Amino acid sequence: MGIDRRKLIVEAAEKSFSLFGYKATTMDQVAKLASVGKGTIYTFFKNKEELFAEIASTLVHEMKAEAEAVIQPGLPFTENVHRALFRMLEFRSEHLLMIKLIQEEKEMGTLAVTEMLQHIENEIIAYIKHKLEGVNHTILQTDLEITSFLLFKLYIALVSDWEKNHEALSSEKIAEIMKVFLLKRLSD
Amino acid sequence: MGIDRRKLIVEAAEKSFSLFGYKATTMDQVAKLASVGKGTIYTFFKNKEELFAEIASTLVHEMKAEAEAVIQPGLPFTENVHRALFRMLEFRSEHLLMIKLIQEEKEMGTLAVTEMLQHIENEIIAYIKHKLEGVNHTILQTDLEITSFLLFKLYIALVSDWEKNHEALSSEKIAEIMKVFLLKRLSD
DNA sequence: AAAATGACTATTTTTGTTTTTTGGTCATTT
DNA sequence: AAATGACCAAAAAACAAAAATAGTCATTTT
Repeated sequence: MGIDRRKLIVEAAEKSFSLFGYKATTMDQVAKLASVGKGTIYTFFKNKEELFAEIASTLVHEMKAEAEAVIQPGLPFTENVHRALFRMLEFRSEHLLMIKLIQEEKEMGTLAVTEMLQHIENEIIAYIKHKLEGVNHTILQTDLEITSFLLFKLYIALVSDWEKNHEALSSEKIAEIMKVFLLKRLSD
Repeated sequence: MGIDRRKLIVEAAEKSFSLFGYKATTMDQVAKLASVGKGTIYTFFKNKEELFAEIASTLVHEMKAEAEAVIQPGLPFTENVHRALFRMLEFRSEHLLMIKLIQEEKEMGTLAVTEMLQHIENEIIAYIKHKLEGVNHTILQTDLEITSFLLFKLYIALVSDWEKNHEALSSEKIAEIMKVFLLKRLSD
């Protein structure tokens, strides 16, 4: 078999989105970077947005994998929840594409980017919910949804928002705060 | 004594900022609305931003007054914290000026508005902190800061953010969630 | 004399127009 | 059958001209 053009395209796009953002990435550029004719891109993806969707989907998978990798069966449940969440937010602030997208959303408000970030957020919350599901059967479905949502918001607040006006909190401190919150939420 | 021109100006500005936002309010317009020469405005306020600051300051005072008004000495502490916070966020979503500023910040990203909203947020957090201070002496200063900050973020998440994708939560539900959080934070 | 004013100005913002860029197509080539 | 890049309509950027605006200050009013 010849070269995997689809893969070349996805890799080129990932690189370009990470480096220049969504708006500033042109299809011509992706084609050139992938050493592929522009038309070829459209044999694999309906349009720019679908190409973007594919890459974001990979990103979410990676993020979940990172979270899973950090969970250790021996540790207490709340500790694992913290480790997974913290790892995901770490990932969020390390991953070049994530950084670029968050910046583009803030500075230019590109619609496709806003929607994508919202989608990623929903995916993360759904993942948290899924993880919590198996553990405590007495909790109501609504409460599970709220709890997942709040956990995420709590973490964003502690990891990202707090930094804007204060010195960053240590992972341990965050774990401590979150343990109190989570324990109480899941045990009544 | 003659007419209080300063008051006329402040009232006109408040009305115009509420109706059209910061950017779209012109000094000529404020002067006309206040039936005052434009130069007169500058005898009371250094520039447009200071006029804005005065009005925002009044807003914060009103907001605190609303919070105070809803606190009842007989009720349990956590109940009062909830009532005060909930009232402030209600105020936030009822008060015309607040609504307009939040909208302007989102849609146009006017710098002066962003800064002002940040300032208001800080004031609210400081107020919460002040209220918590008297109650529990064993709590650390840092934790007090974090707790106030989190309380605010928690409320914004429950009252504003949640609504974007779900049906709004009742005041009672929010009170319940928050009680768990607050009780635990303040009692160890 | 003190307070108030609005014509004036330098700067910013908006508007209208032209040029360039870009996403997507499709007839041709590999 | 798969890949391509010249091509096109539509969007965005660049530019210029016109309009609007924050702030000043010489003149007028009290």
